[in-house]
Amino acid sequence: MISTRRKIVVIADQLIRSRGYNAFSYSDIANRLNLKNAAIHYHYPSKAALGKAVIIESREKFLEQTKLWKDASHKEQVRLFLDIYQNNRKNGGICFMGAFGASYATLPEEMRTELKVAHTEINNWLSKTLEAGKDEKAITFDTSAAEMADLITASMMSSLILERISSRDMTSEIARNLIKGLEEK
Amino acid sequence: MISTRRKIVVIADQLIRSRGYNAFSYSDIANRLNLKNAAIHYHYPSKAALGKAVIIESREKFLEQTKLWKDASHKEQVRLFLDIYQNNRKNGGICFMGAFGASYATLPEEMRTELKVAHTEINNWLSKTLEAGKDEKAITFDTSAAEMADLITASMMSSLILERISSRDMTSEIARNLIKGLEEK
DNA sequence: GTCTATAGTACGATAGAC
DNA sequence: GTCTATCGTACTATAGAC
Repeated sequence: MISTRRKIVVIADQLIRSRGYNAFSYSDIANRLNLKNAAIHYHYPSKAALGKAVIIESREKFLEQTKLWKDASHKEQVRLFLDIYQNNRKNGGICFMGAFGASYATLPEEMRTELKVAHTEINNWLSKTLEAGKDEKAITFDTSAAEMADLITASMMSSLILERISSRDMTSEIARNLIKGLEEK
Repeated sequence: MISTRRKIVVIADQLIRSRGYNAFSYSDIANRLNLKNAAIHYHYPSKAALGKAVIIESREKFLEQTKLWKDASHKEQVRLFLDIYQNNRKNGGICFMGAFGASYATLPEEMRTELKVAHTEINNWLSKTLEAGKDEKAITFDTSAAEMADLITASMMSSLILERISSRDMTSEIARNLIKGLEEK
C-alpha cells in the first residue's frame, strides 16, 4: 500500500507542474486525499519542505530512470530522455525545472539549492550521454556537449510552456528536430 | 506627469516577470505607490483585468519598438529583438510570455485569449523579419521561418528561466549562438 | 503516529468617504 | 474622479484530540 506521505508528493508534483508552485495549496492536496489541509502539515511541516521533497523526488526518479536505460545505446538514451518531456505533457504539466524556475524569485533558499543540484545532475548526465554517443559516431554536434545539453533542455522546457499558449504540438515538433539535428553528419 | 494608472501597469509587469502572476498582490503595487491596495481596484477592478492590461501593454510596446526599427536591416532587427530579452534580464525578470505561460492553467479566459494574440503577433513579426533577411541573403536557416521563429523565442525564453537557477550568463551565450547560426552559410 | 479544530495572516474585492 | 475602511474568503501553520 502506497503511503499517504508518498501520495502527497506525487499530487504536489502534479499540481506544481500544472499550476505552478505559488498556485497550489495544502487544501488542494487534502481534498484529493479526503483529509483536512492540516494533515499535510504532519507529513510536510511547511510548504518549503514539501516543495523541497518534490524536487528531491524528481531528482531520484530521474536517476532511477537513467539507470534502467543503461543497456540502451547512448543515442537511444537521449531519445528516452526527450520522452520524459512528452510524458509531462501528457499529464498536463510542464517540466519541474520550468515550473520552479518561473517562480525562482519567490522560492526559499533550501528549495533554490536543491533546484541547482537537480539542474547540475540533469545537465551532467545529458552531457556525458551526448559525449559518449559522439565518441561512438552515433550522434553529431558542433558545440561542446555541455552547451548542446543546455540547448536541448532549454528548448524542450519552453516547448511545453508555449504549447499551452499556441495550441500546437510544439513538443513533438521540437523533439523531432533535435533528434534530426543530432543525426546529421 | 505619468498617471497612476500607467504606473500600476508598469509595476505589475515588473512583478509578474520577476515573481510570477500568482505571487504578486495588489498590496505589493499599492505599497510602492504609497496607496492602499483598494486604490488599485479603482484603476483595474480585478486582477484579471490588470493581468490583461499588462499583456496588452507588452503587445503595444513590442509593436512600437519594431516600428522604430523599420529603417534598420532585417538582420539588425533580429539582433534588436534579442536585446529585448537582455533588457528583461537586466531588470531581474523573465519574458512576459514565459511568466504568464508557466501559470497558464490558472489564468482566466480573457487573459489566455490576449496571450494567444500576443504570441501570434510576435511570431508573425519574427517570421516575416527572418524571411525578409533570408531574401536579402543576410540571414540563413534551413527550416521554415515560422519554425525558426519558434526556436528563437523558445530558447531565449528558457535561457532567462534557467539563468536564475544555473547562475551562468546563458542568455548572452544563447543569443550569441543564435546570431552565429543565422550567419552561417 | 496520524489527523482535526482552529488561529492568524494576507488575499482580492465591495461599498462608501472625500 | 480618486482613494480608504472594511468585508469575506482562503491561505499557511500551530496546538492539541484521538
